[in-house]
Amino acid sequence: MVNSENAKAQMRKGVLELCILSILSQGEAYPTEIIEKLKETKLVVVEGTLYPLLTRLKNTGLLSYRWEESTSGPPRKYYFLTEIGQTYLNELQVSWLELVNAVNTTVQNTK
Amino acid sequence: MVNSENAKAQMRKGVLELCILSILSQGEAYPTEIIEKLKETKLVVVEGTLYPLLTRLKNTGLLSYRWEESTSGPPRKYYFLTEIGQTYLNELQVSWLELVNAVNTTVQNTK
DNA sequence: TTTAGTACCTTGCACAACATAGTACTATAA
DNA sequence: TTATAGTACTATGTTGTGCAAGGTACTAAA
Repeated sequence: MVNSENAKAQMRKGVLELCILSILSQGEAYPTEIIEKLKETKLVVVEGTLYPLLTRLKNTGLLSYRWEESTSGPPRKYYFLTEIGQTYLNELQVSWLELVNAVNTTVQNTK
Repeated sequence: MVNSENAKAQMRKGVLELCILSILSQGEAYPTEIIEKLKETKLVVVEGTLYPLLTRLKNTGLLSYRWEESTSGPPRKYYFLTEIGQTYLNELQVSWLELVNAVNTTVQNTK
């Protein structure tokens, strides 16, 4: 059986970083909030993916976070973009547009 | 040092399958030819990536190939889309457009 | 004090891309 | 005829990412 689900998952990979940085450039957010925002645009991500990714982005200096108490559960980690993160995001956005152009050129020749 | 090269490479992953199937839907081609065509649109792929991918696509029934003698070296494997491959390509193209929309929505809210 | 809800974290696996090295065929030059 | 260069296909081991699954810890309500 040929199923494109796996290929779709593959395509999602690699743009997650871009999307998460984009979301955080609108203002700080904690992981559960980020997952919700991604869902709105049909990009489904699970915790097991997001937490390690956020840690990675923090360790490379693109993100930082602060703790904030919550009245409805454990404290939350609010992540936000660093200055380096903002610069990096701009680069990624350019790369994304270039990729879209490259792929669209290839695909459109098809028709 | 923060470098977006790795992230760019990650974004390329996942769209390769789409691009290769798209190229082959224009007519059969052998691996070296495919690499050339991808280079034209700035999607650089190396042999170590392409050959296993073509084998995978062949094994799942999306591609087929025929041997053809060459006057300038060893025989070439000319790959072409099967009927299943054509159907699958159509699905992938839809998925690609959906992904582009999702990411663009997220990115554009940034500005 | 038990249960439900929220939030964060860790481990192990699967898969794709890539670097690297190797085999094999042809044509040309020594 | 042998050696060399060019072309083409193949195999192996590593790495990075996403994800499934399971776990810890805090709060509030029953």
